[in-house]
Amino acid sequence: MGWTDERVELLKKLWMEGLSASQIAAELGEGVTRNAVIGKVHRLKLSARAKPTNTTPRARPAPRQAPRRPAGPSAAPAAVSPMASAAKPRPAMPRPQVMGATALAMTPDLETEFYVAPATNELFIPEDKRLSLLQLNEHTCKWPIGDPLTKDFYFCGQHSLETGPYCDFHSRRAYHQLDKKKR
DNA sequence: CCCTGATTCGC
DNA sequence: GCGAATCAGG
Repeated sequence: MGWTDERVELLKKLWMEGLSASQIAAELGEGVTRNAVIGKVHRLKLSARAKPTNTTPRARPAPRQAPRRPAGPSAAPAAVSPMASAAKPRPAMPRPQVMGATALAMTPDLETEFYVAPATNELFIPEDKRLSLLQLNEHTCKWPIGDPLTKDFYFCGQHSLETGPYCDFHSRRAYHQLDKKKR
């Protein structure tokens, strides 16, 4: 579907409302990705959004080079999952900036639900599942637990992911810690 | 990992 | 003009 005047207007509106590109894309309907939205936004030259004190001198463009994209064989997506599991967690609403006296009561906010935290800070591994260093292999989670200097030291030992040395649980944890540090 | 916008470039 | 792929950052 192309960009009709209506769709463009809606895009502009939502963008200025402060909605994220992906949210706008979802709003516009199927066939519209967040990339499409962003691309259009740029073409319309409204990337500025609502910036009060613009102190962003456009960060370094960076010498982008040879992204190289394989000539698309035009693979048909076919399977479009509109809203498979309706459940679309949206922890933090972008908080539409209230400008002047534009729209007012247009925030349904029916998504006021409770978020049950995992509360599981650490996995409990049954003794018969615990592994010593020598028992590790390619498919065991190598997340260390306990004090290496003590007897109660062992490895998680859960089935590890193909993508890493840890199980699902510990893999996520490891990533979060490293990524945030930004090296 | 999730997510955000920014940019490039084949189409 | 379009938007997927990619980059850069949170």
